[in-house]
Amino acid sequence: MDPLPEDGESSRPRRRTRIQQRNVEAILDAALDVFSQAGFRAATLDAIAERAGLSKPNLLYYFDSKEAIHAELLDGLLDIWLDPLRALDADGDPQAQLMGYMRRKLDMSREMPRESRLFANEILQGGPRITDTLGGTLKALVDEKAAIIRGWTEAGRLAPVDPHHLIFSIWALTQHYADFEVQVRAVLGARDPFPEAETFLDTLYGRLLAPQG
Amino acid sequence: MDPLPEDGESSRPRRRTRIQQRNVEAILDAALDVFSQAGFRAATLDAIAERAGLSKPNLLYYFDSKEAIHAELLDGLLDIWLDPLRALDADGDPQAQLMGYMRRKLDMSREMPRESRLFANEILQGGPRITDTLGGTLKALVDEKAAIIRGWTEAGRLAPVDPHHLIFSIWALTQHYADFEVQVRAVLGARDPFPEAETFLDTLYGRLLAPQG
DNA sequence: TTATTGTTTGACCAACTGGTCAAGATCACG
DNA sequence: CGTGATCTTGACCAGTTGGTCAAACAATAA
Repeated sequence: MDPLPEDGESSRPRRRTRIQQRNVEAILDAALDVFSQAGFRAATLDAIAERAGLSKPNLLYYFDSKEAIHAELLDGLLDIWLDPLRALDADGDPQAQLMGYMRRKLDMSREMPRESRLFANEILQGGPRITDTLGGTLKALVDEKAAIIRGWTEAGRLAPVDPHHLIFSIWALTQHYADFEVQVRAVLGARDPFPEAETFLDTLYGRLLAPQG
Repeated sequence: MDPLPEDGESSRPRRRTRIQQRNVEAILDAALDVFSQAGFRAATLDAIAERAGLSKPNLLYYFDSKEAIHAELLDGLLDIWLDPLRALDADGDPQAQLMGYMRRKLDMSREMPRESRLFANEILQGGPRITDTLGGTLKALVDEKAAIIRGWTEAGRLAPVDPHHLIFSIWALTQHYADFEVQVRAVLGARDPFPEAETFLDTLYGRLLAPQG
């Protein structure tokens, strides 16, 4: 019998038994490991199954297909991933808001590097499974927040900057520490990148954003 | 007969016939397409062969294995990739040197996005085929240039910044426009990212690096 | 207990993948 | 031209991969 019968009405992911709860969680966690390190195509169900401590047919009892696992991961993540940007508040202090956004993104890179790499892999490969979201939800959100930033600049509360590229820069700089962690650590040796990164980014955005010259 | 007999003595890649010249080039170009978009494991010899206009056995007449093609690409690229950083000159004007480095990296993202993605894929997947280089050549080069930058700062010719993270920031910001091109373009719509990016990065590093406050 | 539902697995399959090989086609040069 | 070297390919192979299925096993409610 179908274990997770795509509940047509309610969108609650009601998990029926505690066995399902446990196994679905284990699968998604293992899949995050594997997909984020290998990308969709190079990831194998065998690898996910092994890491989850289940047999491959057992995986496919809980999820229809490899695609379905990947899709559930991406869906669940897109929301979390954009939350910090959603929190950018037009009524707050411009510099504090942007510094806070940057710091939250850096925190996510430190605490959720697998998620960061999952997205990076997806985008690198042309984002075939999220192009809709990119041109839809994401673009809308970025445009909205860019307008807020432009407002701040025009009010003289922020140094003049291209708002879109300011946002890109925050993505690039913070996610770099997760996506290119291997490289960063190889260059830094034993040093922990993150405290240094936070100091550096504070300086960088402090100097970039302070109004006046 | 072996087409490219690993010339033991001379390190010149002397290609004997023009057929070899043409086909090896076609293979490497096709392989760059495929590897940069899919990553090593997900790339297939069939895909490379098709794009190169050759049969799969014919590919393997010119290269011993899939690994060999990938290795030749990475080898050839690592040099080119680090050239802009090598060019950073201790005797030049600090700001001009760093701005020049940043612009050259941005140019490379615009003109060699496939190469950028090839590296990104490799690093994202843990860099199994270049860990030696990362902790060796790369770390040495970065440490050397970081020392130069520190010297400039201590001489008061540059605003105080962590040199390593300054270099990371240049990598992250410039390569972002190649590696995450799909996302950037989805958000910007029809606009061409690169001219805007150059202006933005000029502003950003101008404000970050200018000595004094 | 028993009937029902939920869970797990070994055996299996077709498609794909990297790679081999021997035979044939083509080229360069005396 | 002829001959040896270079180039190309169809057929093939073993290992991997996503996915199926029927049968066995476990949990649970009546």
